[in-house]
Amino acid sequence: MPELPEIESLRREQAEHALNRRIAGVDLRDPERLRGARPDDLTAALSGFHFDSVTRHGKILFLGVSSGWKLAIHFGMNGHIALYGEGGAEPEHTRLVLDFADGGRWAFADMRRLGWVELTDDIAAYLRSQEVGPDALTLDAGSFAKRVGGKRGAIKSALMDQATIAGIGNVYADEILFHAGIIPDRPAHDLDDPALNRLHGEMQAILREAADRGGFHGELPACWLYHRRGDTGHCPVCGHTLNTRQVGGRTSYLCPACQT
DNA sequence: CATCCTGTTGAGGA
DNA sequence: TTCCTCAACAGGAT
Repeated sequence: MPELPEIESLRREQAEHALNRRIAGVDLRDPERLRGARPDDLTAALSGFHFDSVTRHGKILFLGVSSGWKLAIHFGMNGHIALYGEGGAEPEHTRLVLDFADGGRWAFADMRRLGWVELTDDIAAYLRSQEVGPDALTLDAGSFAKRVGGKRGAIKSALMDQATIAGIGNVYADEILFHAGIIPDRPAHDLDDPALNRLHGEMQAILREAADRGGFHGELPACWLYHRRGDTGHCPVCGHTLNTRQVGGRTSYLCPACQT
């Protein structure tokens, strides 16, 4: 569940269903998923308290705890959170379980073990220390052009660099560039101001619409490139045969007719 | 059996 | 300083 829209959907779900429920038990099944703290520290920060806020920055979710700590969660490639009742089905590859006093359960599952949880008491300082850039959904057009437009490398690599802008991964980078009509391996500094402006507008429109539709697990618009990934299909807009190529080591899908 | 993959990190090099 | 590639991390799908 990895990119910004999926995490934003998760944030909304957690805001609705995970807040103000007393945490009675903490079961860290995989201690290696906890960074920068001991398992006992995690229990002390959570047990007997409740989540009182939930925010997101880029691909990181922050669950505010009534103890004052924030639980930062990164989902890696496949991580997700499940909420289920007592005796309900626990997801496969569960790495951390919280038992609520009301009998419900909260589980962080992460098949490939590329995600992690971490405690911080200052989100802004945490983001600085991790070198996470501004969130893609709230970054203004001028700052976007300044940060992205100066890069020498491929525009797709700049969009995916979390220190430059936070939240975009391989799939949405392709989607954004497709709708903006830009080839993914164009050098970022080749883009003029109108192109950067268009790219910024498409970036926010696509991320926002995807988040509103529930991300990968929802129903993304039929005209999106997303549905054509994984096969040698045709462009959903013009019908031209799609291309794939490696950009920054990642497989990229594009329409050679729509994107230049 | 081989290859691919929604992400990040560190090493090594241009 | 900046940016690139590669390998590694794990496990499941194709």
